[in-house]
Order: sequence, then C-alpha cells, then structure tokens
Amino acid sequence: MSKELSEILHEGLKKYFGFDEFKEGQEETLISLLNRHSTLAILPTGTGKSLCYQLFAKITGRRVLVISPLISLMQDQVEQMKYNKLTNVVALTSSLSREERNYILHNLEKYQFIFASPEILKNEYIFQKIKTIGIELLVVDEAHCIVEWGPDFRPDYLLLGEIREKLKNPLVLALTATATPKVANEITRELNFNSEDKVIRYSVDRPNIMLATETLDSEKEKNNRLIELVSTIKGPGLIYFSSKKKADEIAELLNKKTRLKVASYHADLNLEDRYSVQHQFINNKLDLICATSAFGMGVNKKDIRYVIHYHLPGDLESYVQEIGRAGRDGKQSIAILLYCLGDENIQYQILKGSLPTVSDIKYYAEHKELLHNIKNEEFELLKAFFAMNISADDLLKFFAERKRDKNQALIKMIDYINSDKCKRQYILDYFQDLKKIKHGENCCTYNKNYNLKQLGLKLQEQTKEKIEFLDYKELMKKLFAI
DNA sequence: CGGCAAGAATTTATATTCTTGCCGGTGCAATAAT
Repeated sequence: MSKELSEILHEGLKKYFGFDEFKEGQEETLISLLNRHSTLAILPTGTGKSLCYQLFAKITGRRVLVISPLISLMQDQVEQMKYNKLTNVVALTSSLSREERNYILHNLEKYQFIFASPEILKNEYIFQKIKTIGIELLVVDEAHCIVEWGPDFRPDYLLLGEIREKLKNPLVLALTATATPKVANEITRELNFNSEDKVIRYSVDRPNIMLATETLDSEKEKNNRLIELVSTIKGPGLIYFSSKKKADEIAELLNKKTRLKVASYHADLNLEDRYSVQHQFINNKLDLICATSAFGMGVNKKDIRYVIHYHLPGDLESYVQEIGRAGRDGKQSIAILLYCLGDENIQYQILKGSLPTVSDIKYYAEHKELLHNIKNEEFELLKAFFAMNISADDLLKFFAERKRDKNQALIKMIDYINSDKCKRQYILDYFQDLKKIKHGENCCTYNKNYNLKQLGLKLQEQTKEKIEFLDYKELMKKLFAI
C-alpha cells in the first residue's frame, strides 16, 4: 500500500520498541487501523498483538480503552508497558482500593491507555468518566471471549457493541489467536463492524507442534501411559483436565511416581497460590502443571515442550488455544491427547449445565421478581438476559441454538480424535484455513477409529485419503532426549 | 448418560449382590461479616 505509512511505522517501531522488523500481521493490522478501518486481527499466539495498539497510540497520540477478560492479564500488561516506558497506563479493576480508584477517576485524562473488564463498564459513574475524556480506539483483547463466554458465562461481553455506540463509535481493534470464520463473523457483528472494516487472518497452524492422539482402554492404562510420557519427554509440560478433582489427583500421583515437581492449578486455588504456582512454573521451579482451563491466558512461557490433554476440551478452538501454549520459542514440541471412550461425557455434562433449562426460562420469565431473591450463581445468567429485555421466546431460541452449536463443536472435537486423516489438516479445515500443509515427519500421529455411533452421536462422513504415518515411538525417540 | 465407589442388604457365618449417589470448567464486581 502506501510506502509512506510503512516508513512511519518502521520508524515508530524502532523508536518506541527498538525493533527493526514487524512480526507477521502487525504491519498489516496497523495500516488497516491508520486507514480508519476497524480491524479484527486473528494472529497466532506470540506474534505480539499488543504492540499493534501500543504503536498505533504512540504514532497517533490517540487514547485507547482496552477491554481485557482477566484482572491478572491487565496487571501484567500494565506492568509490561511501564517497563517499556509507556507510563500513562492504568487498569480499572475491583482490586483497587477506594483511594486509588478515586485518584485514578479524578485524573483519568492523564492516561492514554485504560484497561477495563466488560463488567466494570456497567458502573455508570466509571463509564461516564471514561466517556467524558473520550476514547479514540477501542481494543478488545482475547476477542473470542465475546463468543466463547458472552452467551453463557459472562453476558456483559455481549454489551460491547452497545458500549462502542455510547462511546460515539470509536475505531475498534479486536485481537485473538483463534477464530473460525463463523466466530469471526459473530465478533464483527457484535462489535458493529461495517462492510469497510477488515478481518486480518493468519494461519492457525503451528508447524513446530506435533499433534498426537491416543486412545486407551481404561483410566488405569491412561494413567500409566501418562506417567510414561511425562517421564520420557523432557519438559516443561502442561496437562489439561476437565475436572479440578482429577487435576489434583493426578498431580499427586505424578509427584509420587515420577521425579518431577508437579503442581495443580484451577479455580479453587486462592489468588496467592495461583500466583505462586504460575511463577514457579515460569521460573522452572516446577516441571509440570496439572491444570483446568483456568490456566493459560496471559501465561508467557516460551519453552513449554509438551501439552497433554488428559481430558478432551469442549471444542477445537479451546484445543488449539491450549496446545498453542507449547513451543512459543519455535522449537519442536508436541501435543498429545489421551482419550478413553466415555471421556466426552464430562464435556457433555458441562455443556448441559452451562445453559439454563427450558423450564427455568419459561418459569422465571413469568416470575422475574423471584430471581432477585435467588443467590444461586446459575441464575445470574438468566437475570442478566432478562435485564437486557430479551423475551422468553427469544431466549429459548437463543439457548437452543447455543446448545446445538456447542454440541456440534463437541462432535467435531471427538471426530478429530477418531479421525484417521492428517490431524493438522483436520484443524486447518475446521478453521477454514487456506494454508496447505504437506503431511510429513513431525506432523501428526493417530490411532485406530472408535465407534462413535456407540456414543449416541451422529457424525458426518468425511472424505479422506489414506495417509502413511510414521512410527510414533521412533519419532518420539528422535524428537526427545530421554 | 454411564461407570464406579461406597455403603446397605442379603445370606454365600465373611463373601456376594444390590442400591444409591456422584461426578463437571472458565471470572468479573461488589458486598457483608469478622
């Protein structure tokens, strides 16, 4: 495009960050923004997505509001930016003391970068302050949260479009590492993109992560295999579970049966323990973490060598996010999914439990006043949707659709495990990624098919070519020093 | 859903069969009680 813009950008990159070259996607994103197009940038993990809005703000002098899903993430970002001499940064969160908060709100115009959660913007007083000083770029970090969390976990993620309107429609930059075209569409729709706006997409493929799935006959066998794997592959490593209890249990088992230092990580840990575990892991004081999906976002450890899934996640987006934490240093790494027939029941139950039942929706639509007295967490969602003035009929439709979508996504996840075609190609196809890969060494490995019909799940037939696979054990030997 | 463990019940005098219960993730903000 414009040569001049590119020059300005490179100068800024050198001046503010000390780099000579942009990473994949950064320059394209910046040019799109400078041309006044709201932009959804889907860039693989580790490409430095935050540099995009930081450099944009430095060059244009504009004020930025960054929507971020986690307080810890905001705190890390603020710290990181201050370290990089970007001092006019603040995170507005519930962890601030009354004094800090008052001071910040009274001096808000001093800050060029403001971090906030979707929830805190519901606070009228805080929102008015932000609105008054004026926002010229609205950044939505980890934008897949809109789709992943908005409909049934953090409904305030569905209010971001409204927030944008109330802020007088500033330019938007949405950032994520994983989004299928469908998810990307939903993100741009929620954020009121128009036809001029841009979606920048780079391949989700991570060539240095070998993909493996193994099917085992029993939990015992799975545990033995796990012990074997973590004792063979040189870490650091990460094991994902769908259950907090199992994560604890296996962490204990591995501490006993191997020489590794293992800790578990999930939402039952208090903040202190979470911090402690994460930092010990980052500083190589721990070899291995047994975690639920609570672990990962914002964890910047470059040398994770393997990610093992003890349980399957609910969809391939989550799977790609989770395995993407391996090999950020570009070195050969591996993702192994261990599967036992029936494992998907956990996900299926989680799925069902995350959505309000038809009878609850119908009942409370008629008796909304009763909801005010219910403290139970699971009714918070219904409260939030009723507060958005959505009719019972629309809600029923909405959740039925949500359930169908999540079911479909789970079926694809299971199909990925059982598919005997190239795993990498499978993922690329799922994301409708145009990159064509050549199946070869260190690509993937699979085991034999299981009868999915036995699970009561219907599947679409996939056309597939038979591919020659290398010997898994030989590969393991070659890849990893024992 | 479905598999498994703990406890109850049945008789098989101490082991077996039957029944019941349980599993299952992600966080924000703001408030209340020590």
